[in-house]
This record gives sequence, C-alpha cells and structure tokens, in this order.
Amino acid sequence: MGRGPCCSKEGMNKGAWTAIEDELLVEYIKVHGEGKWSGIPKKSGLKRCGKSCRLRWLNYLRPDIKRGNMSPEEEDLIIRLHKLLGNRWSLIAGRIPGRTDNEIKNYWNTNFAKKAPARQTSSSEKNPIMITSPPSDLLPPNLQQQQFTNVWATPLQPELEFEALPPPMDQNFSKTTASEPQFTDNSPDIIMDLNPGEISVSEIFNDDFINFNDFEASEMRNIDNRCNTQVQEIAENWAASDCLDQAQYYMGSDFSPLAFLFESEGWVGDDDVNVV
DNA sequence: AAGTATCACAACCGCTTGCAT
DNA sequence: AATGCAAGCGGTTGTGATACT
Repeated sequence: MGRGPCCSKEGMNKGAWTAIEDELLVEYIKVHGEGKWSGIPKKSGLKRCGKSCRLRWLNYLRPDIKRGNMSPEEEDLIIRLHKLLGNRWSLIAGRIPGRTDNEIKNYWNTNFAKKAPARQTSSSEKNPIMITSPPSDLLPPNLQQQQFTNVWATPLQPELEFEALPPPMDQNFSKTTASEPQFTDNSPDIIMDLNPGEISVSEIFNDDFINFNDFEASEMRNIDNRCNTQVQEIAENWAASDCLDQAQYYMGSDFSPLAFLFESEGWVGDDDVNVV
C-alpha cells in the first residue's frame, strides 16, 4: 500500500527540541491528554510533526520517566528479557517501569550489542518446530475457549529428525516442521505466535502469566506421570525438574530460556500475582 | 592545544499493524 | 474486501560530549 509522510514536512522544525517546544507540548498534553498526535501541530502551535511530538513525549517528557544510569537490577532484567524476547524493545520496556523502549534499545546497543555479536541463523531457526492447537482438555478451564494458533520453538538438536523421536503422547497435539518460517532475525529460542486479541505475549507476561504456567504444567503432567505434581511446585522447580528434560525430549525443543522466569524472584510478582 | 576517534543518546525514517470507512 | 489513516515499532542516523593521540 505504501504511505506518505505522516504530515507535511514544510515549515516543520527538525532536530533537537528546545525548552520552549517542550513546554508547549507538555502544556498541550496536560490539557488535552495523550493521543491524536497528528493533530497536535495545528492545535498546539508547535512546528513539529505529530510523530515527532509523540516520540518526544514518550521518550523524554512523560512525568513517569526514570532518568539516570541503569541499576544492576535493571541491567539484569534487560539481559534476561532480551534473551527471551530478542529486539522487542517495547515489550522489554513494558516490564521495566520508567524506562522507554528507545532508552533500552540505546542502552543495549551501547553496552551489549558489540559484546554479543548476532548469532548466525541456523537451519533450525529457519525451520522452527510448529506445535499447533493443543487439545482443549489439556488446558485449564479459563483457557479452553482460547484459539491457539501456533507455538514456534527452536529445535534443541536440529540434526535430530523428528521421526527418530517417540510419538507424542497425544497425537492431536501434533508437531510438524514449519513450512513457512515466521521469524528470520536473531529470535529468542521460543516464540509464541498467538492470535491477537485472544491471548498475546504481553498478556502472558502480565496478567495471564499464571494461566500460561498452568497450561505448561498440564503439558508436563501429560508427558510423564512422574511429573504429576502441583503446578506451583513445577513453577518453583521448573529449571531443576526433569520435566524440562522430558519436554525437550518429546518436543525436541529447548525450553530452558523460560526457566529463568520461574527462578527469578518477583518475576511474576512485582505488581502482578505471586506464585505461592 | 588541536585534531581525531569513540561513545551515548535523542531524534528521524520507513515499515507494519490496527482500525474505520 | 479494499483502501486510507493514525499510531506504534525497531533500525538507523546525527550530534554533542568525552577520551585519546
């Protein structure tokens, strides 16, 4: 389709914002609130593109922005989240109060990008496993109405043919080699590709993470009776449990990137719900 | 002291997505 | 279903500050 510029560039200022421009924008947003960015230049008298106004507000002028150096805790969180999410800066920023996606992106590029050169895209990443539509009876009641589309996961041992693996416990919970890879970048080791509006990654990372955890626990129980433990126990011992190995063996995928989620105190917690 | 290289970060650009029509 | 617009996102660039030679 293509798109033209977000607004006329003629007569618009570019480059660094002045204190007066900042003031105008803050005053405007105080009165009118956020949103309708494209109309701001006309209404506020600012000679700035609406897009530029939005960026200035979100990255610099917003009152809840935390400035200054990253704390060790924030740095640790960024590393962990980047390992899981890759360059999804807005998602990462969503878990770090007071920090913007732009700030985190800059911080990463400055401090880590050079130290951790991009992984070569392996054949396994080009052909991730696709696990489709878990049977609804495996899901907790509150997720049984959800329409899962795909769950993409990177094979742990790409050289291992699926045929060599024992069949899945439930044939309906199939695994196939993806014919249409959905990601080509330095993706994290596991990616959820779920229908927007039904259950999203961001929802998982916020309100529904416990539910997601319930689902994983159900899977584990189905894989091996020895794993028939309480959901909370699995959550607490995820990394240590041989459920993880069982899952890796049957599903041929590396779920270890998720383990830290359960190891880290306060991950599900802070402002959300704590695992008891 | 001057010139150059490097760093850090604000801002821009182009693309994608979601929604209204 | 097709189209157009606004907003959001991630990659890239520009620039001032600082370090180095």
